[in-house]
Amino acid sequence: MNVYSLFGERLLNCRMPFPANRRERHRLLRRADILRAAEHVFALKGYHKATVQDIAKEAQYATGTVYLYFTDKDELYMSIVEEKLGHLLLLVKEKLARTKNALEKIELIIYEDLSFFEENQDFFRIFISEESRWSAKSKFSKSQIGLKYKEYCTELIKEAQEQNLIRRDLEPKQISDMLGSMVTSFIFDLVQSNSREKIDLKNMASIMLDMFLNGAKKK
Amino acid sequence: MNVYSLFGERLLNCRMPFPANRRERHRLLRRADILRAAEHVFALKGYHKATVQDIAKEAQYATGTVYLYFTDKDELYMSIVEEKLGHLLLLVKEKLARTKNALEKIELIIYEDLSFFEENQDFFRIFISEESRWSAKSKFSKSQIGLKYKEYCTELIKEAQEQNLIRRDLEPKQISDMLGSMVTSFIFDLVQSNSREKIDLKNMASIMLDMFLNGAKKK
DNA sequence: CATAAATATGAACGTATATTCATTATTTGG
DNA sequence: CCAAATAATGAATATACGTTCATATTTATG
Repeated sequence: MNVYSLFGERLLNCRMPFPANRRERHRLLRRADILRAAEHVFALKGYHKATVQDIAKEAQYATGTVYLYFTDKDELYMSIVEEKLGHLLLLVKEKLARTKNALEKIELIIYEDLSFFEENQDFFRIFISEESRWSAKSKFSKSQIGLKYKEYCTELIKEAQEQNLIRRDLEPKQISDMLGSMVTSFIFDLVQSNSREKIDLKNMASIMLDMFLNGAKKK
Repeated sequence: MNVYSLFGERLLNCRMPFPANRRERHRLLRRADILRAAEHVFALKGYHKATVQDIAKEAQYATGTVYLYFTDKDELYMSIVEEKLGHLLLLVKEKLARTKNALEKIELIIYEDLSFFEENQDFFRIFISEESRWSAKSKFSKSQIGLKYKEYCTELIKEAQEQNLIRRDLEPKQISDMLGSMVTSFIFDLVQSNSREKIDLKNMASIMLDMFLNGAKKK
């Protein structure tokens, strides 16, 4: 699965106004082409070592062409992050709509995160390093949608607290950050150890939920 | 507290062979001077936007002088990481020697991490962004001592598992990474929210231990 | 098919900055 | 106090890379 190739589908699903003329549709396809290439190169080399020429070559375009679709390298970079996270957020909201139970929602979100990142390992490499570029103040302080996603998770925890399911001696944001970082660290392991054996994500999600809810202590 | 200023003390405490001649001692002091300045500038601007000139100016040396003490910018950077983490590792080993109880050790390590990073916020900013430079393969793949520190923590978890105190359905490394990332995410919050109110770290450490051992579920 | 509009090209430009090195200053030891 | 050794200097160099733009190619139109 790849967000850029799904772009068309998303348009067809009317989550976004469908471009009226063919020209605009073609434009979007070529944009997606470059995004795909950029994702690959960024993941391979990291933001700074990836040159715009590398990306253009990977996408089989000339250097200058990239600048017909993106104003600069930064915007190209952020576009990847926004599109991917936007897609994840959509996915998650869809799935979570199916249940009212707060704890079940949390398990679902763990599972969705795990599978999304398993299917988007390249992107994950980018995301990790983006997450931590906060020390250098760039003009794009942080992914807008990334923030939205975090807020959404925090909201879930808050609900669970209100339903008296989750401890209340910590702020929702703190708990949600901890959960998020637990999941992230696990995915990090997944991505680093390039073991080819498929992992049972459903099972893993339930173990992580258990760890999150009941802790690491042996009972 | 600052590792570079403590450098002398460490030498006096005979944790390292003491340089015989004054020349070498002076050399180390000036090296420490540059490290201190570099830490400050890196934390302020991030690795890439910090220029060697910035660092030299901050340390009140000429640009070229930096290169008399470090072979290049990368080595300068890694030296900071290695010295700081080396110091943390020493500290932690010292403190943990005082108890045999595995769970108490874990609480201590959480507490030591929290206070170390509270006292080294500048460094923490660097460390966070360094942690994730793994996607770009640099000649220094990763901090040697950082790895050692992680191994040490993993060893603790393994012990606790063997003593039947910690669940055994996850690898020691996975659990230790999760704990590490929980602590990290909390410190991240601390550093980001520049609230000036001092936090009760002892209390925080015990809450986090509780969260780690017993989970987030309301009992 | 011809012309115009839209796209694509990639060499060239400008900038930023890591690194070097010839020169100057400081320290050392006799 | 004076060479000789050591350290510091910072302007100059080299390189890398993001971005531009004059030119070429492709596509659309009538």
